[in-house]
Amino acid sequence: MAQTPGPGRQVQIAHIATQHYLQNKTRIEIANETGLSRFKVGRLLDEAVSSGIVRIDIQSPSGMRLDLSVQLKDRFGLMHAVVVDVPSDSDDVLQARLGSTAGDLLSEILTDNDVLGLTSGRTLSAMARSLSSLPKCGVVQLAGVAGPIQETGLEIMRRISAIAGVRPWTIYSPLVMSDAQAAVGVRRQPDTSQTFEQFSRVTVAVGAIGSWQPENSQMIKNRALDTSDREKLLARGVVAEFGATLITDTGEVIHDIDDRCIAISEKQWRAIPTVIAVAGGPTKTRAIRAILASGLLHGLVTDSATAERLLGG
Amino acid sequence: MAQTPGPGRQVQIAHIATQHYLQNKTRIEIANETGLSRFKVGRLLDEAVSSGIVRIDIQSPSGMRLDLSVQLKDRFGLMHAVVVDVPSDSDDVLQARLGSTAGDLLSEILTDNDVLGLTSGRTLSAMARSLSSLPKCGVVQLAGVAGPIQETGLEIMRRISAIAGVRPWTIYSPLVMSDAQAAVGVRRQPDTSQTFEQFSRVTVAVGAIGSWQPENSQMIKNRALDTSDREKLLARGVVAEFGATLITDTGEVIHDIDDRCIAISEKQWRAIPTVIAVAGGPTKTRAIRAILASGLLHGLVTDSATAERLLGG
DNA sequence: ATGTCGTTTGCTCATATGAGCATTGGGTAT
DNA sequence: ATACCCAATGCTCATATGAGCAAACGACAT
Repeated sequence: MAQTPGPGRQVQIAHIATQHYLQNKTRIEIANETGLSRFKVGRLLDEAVSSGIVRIDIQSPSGMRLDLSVQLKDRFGLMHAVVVDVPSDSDDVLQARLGSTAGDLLSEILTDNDVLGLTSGRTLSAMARSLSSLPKCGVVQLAGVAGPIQETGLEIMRRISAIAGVRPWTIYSPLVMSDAQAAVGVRRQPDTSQTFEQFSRVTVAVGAIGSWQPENSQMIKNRALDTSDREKLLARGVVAEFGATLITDTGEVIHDIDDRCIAISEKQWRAIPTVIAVAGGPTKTRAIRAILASGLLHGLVTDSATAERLLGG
Repeated sequence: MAQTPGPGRQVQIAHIATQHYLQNKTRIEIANETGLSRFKVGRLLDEAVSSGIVRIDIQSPSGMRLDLSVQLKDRFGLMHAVVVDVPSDSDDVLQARLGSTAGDLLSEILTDNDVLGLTSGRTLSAMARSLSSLPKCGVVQLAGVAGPIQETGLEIMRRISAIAGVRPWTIYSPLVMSDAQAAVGVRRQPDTSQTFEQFSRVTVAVGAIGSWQPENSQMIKNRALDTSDREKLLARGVVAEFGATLITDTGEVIHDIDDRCIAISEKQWRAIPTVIAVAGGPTKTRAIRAILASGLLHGLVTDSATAERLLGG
């Protein structure tokens, strides 16, 4: 960094910099007005930057960490990466911010011709609550219900389809069944099977991420999974779930209980052009990293602390 | 101001803006790297500014208020205007900051071929104390001594000439004599008269400003001015002194006691190519305004609160 | 479908700008 | 004085950029 120029020169630089940067005059105009040569004006403007008189700051007006977003995008080859700065430690605040940001992203990229796929999860509920308008696109539920009743995917589907003004394709069933037989039965239901047929039409999907290690997921707490199931899956290295797709630290997908799940399959996930995950917080970091490694995602909405952990490790 | 774009677009804009503003890539380079057209890149950069994602801040790294400096310069037709931001209310801090800034300005504009003229005053003492180097220019005292001994122009002259490495032209005499006769006598002294002969060679002068209303000046407190003198001059509208030049609100120069003063005359002041005043604080505002109105000054160093008062009224 | 409107995109061409070089000028050592 | 050096200045010419326009597109109503 160049050393500070004298005060008189600082004033001159400030004057020229104001004319140029704040009033969009060209160097040539400024040169004519001040009697300097355009070269001198150009050199003073260079000095304005190098001496720190002109500071150029790039940051979102709405609390986004654009620098981290860009890094995340580059590092993990994502199409969409959005990092929000959440000052509070409160989990509720985090969910709300992530949800509303994901909602903004969704309103931005969705068009009339898209078909939107959704899973359930607290963050997605927050997203549904914050959305206020959407194009008239199709809305498809991608997985059964895993959590307590008030946070079900059904509530999310209800709200989002209402906003879009269309009838949603829903799945009235739990995410995991206790045995494969029961799952087959559910999949045979007309409503469910019609929804399953929509999966291939989905163009944009938004999903929550569940963590298995530490356990922060509706799925792993589900009664249909007994202790032995859980232990076997954990032994296989499962650390994250996305819909009902189970993933290890290396990004490998574990298919052991696919036949008991009522949800979009890995293959179908991969056929969707734009898959976006929304998740944040310390307990989810490992799971997010795993799902990024799997290559399932094209987009991620997370918080700045988590983004830093993802980039740092 | 345009409304905030969606988060995905914000990230894209941030990326492009970073490349352009922080890494100095051309729009064309960015276009090639991102696959966008150069026009699109240009439009996104426009949006970066209009949406507030890129903020361009013009301010001095060293606590100067460049915006006010520029305004002052324009409003009063000055060549040099320097406004420092002084957070403290302490008069000592104010003097120190003004002095050191004036010193910086002086080091900046003085060359070997200049001849520097100085008056006395607290602020100029502070300037002398803060100066650390000067070119080998001539140094001339422009007025007799008005204040208490430790703040005399003599101390200032001693220090500044030592820094410049030259012999100064000094005036060992009070600023005001009690009668014209005495003044004639002083002016006849060889030392004094030699110094007076230098006045016409002075190219850069720095002077303090004294306020007569409210009374904040060494001159008005001088014992050589009795109550009746003071009252007469105040009745004539004197509000400020610069050296021994007395000035009214309208900028008119009052010559009533010129014959009793040992100092550079108005005419000689006006012959100096660069005359700079250093003064600040609420009590000096009116005086500064008066001297600006007189057209004696080419430069002013002051504090931000005073600058705002000067510009505001 | 068809036409219309408003928006987005890329084009042309005149203009602004940067890189690198030659010139100047002032200070310094011989 | 003379030669030398370094910094500051302004030049030429190739390149980057902006203004304004025209084509393409998409949403919507008819």
